[in-house]
Amino acid sequence: MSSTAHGARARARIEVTAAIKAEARRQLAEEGAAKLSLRAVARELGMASSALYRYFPNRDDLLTALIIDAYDSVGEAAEAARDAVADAGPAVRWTAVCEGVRRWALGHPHEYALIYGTPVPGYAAPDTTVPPAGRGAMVFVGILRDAHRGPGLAVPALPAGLEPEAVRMAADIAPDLPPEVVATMVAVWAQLFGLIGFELFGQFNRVVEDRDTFFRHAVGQLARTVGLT
Amino acid sequence: MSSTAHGARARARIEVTAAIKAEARRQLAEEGAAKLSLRAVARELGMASSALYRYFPNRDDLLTALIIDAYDSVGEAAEAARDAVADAGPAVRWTAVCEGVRRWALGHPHEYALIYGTPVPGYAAPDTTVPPAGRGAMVFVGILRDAHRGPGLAVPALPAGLEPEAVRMAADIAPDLPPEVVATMVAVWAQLFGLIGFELFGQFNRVVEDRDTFFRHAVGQLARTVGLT
DNA sequence: GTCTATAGGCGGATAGAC
DNA sequence: GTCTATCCGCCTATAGAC
Repeated sequence: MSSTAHGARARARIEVTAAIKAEARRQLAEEGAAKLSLRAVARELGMASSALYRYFPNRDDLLTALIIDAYDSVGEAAEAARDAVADAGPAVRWTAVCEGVRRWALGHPHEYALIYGTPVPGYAAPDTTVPPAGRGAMVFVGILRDAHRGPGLAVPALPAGLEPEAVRMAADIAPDLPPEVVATMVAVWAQLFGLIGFELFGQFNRVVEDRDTFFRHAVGQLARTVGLT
Repeated sequence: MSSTAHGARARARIEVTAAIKAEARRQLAEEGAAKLSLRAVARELGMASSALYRYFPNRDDLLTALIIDAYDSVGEAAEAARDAVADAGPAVRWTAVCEGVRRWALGHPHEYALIYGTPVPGYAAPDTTVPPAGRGAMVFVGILRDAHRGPGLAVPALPAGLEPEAVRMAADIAPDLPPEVVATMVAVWAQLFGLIGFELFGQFNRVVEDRDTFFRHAVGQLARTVGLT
């Protein structure tokens, strides 16, 4: 008898939680993560601020939920971009993923800022954010793995001093890939977000006009750096 | 008679202005730019909040002053890094500038965030910030110019579609350099801040350990991309 | 230029009724 | 789970005295 009641209650809880997150995301755009306010969310949702504490004990927990969602969202975008050209070679899949991440960022600028922008002062991300944070980069790993199995990957040279660090990184991230490839991939992954961040945060204003074309060029360079042709 | 009085008054004004900016910078570190508060600055300085309005009419003007200072600061760091190896070849000078920018960022994380991180919601940077913003990149331009005069620069290939945009960018930034070089330099400049931002904003936590070495490797790749050897 | 005082508004968080 | 009421702190910005 109470099982359906519990089911309904659980469903309602999920829906309200989703509504809170959606409104909070809307407010990210207007005021930024630093000023995310439970009270303002509650006001906009027509509920008492105290009621919100039943769903998120405090502001940081709400922030954590938004961060995890954002990482999952960009990870899904990367996976979808890869799958849309699943039959193509590694280089094509790789550039498609870069374009997909950029498209996601342009479409979700405030969620991008939440995860790749300035950290929120006073907020420390808990460990639960770590796995979703790696999801996007794992798409890169998969493509490089394919390329390495085939003939499509030129293993880049590595300065001698980086060898131990590269070995350590490879052991953590992709033990089946050459350390040189893993280390270079991590650097290129970071550089990709340099390009995206500059575009999104206004550094390209009055500098780069045709950004689609410019980005395609830059991504081609990154592909060559990582050993894909 | 009033000239010395005016001089003293002007000096005092400069000193108080500097104290306000210094305290505001300190608060950037604690609360972030979005929450920068004239009132808190005044409180910490032991003056009435209303007195502060004589120096900065509102929060945005204070923010603008801090932004311009930060751009000048990183620009000076880039110039100093270049001058410290003034007798070396372009490739060495170039990597020195990259290291110098990174060192500046690690030493001034909150000023870095102010100019290269998430834009402050509700704040629109006035045109007066544009010239200082370009100062750092101009150091790159100078080095590439030297390299191009000598034999030290391999002009990178450019996809046909980027040609018009590259020509436009070169006309704005460095008309005496090949458009291919200018377009690639802008991309590499952005990528440099991808590396620095990832390190500073925590994306390398649990991923990259020996960051000095890793950065040196990545910068070497960037040098090759831009055509320096 | 600096002060006090004030207007009008925001926020996080909790207690206790229903 | 939701509400009202409340505590206590924060903010921008201005008026008017000195």
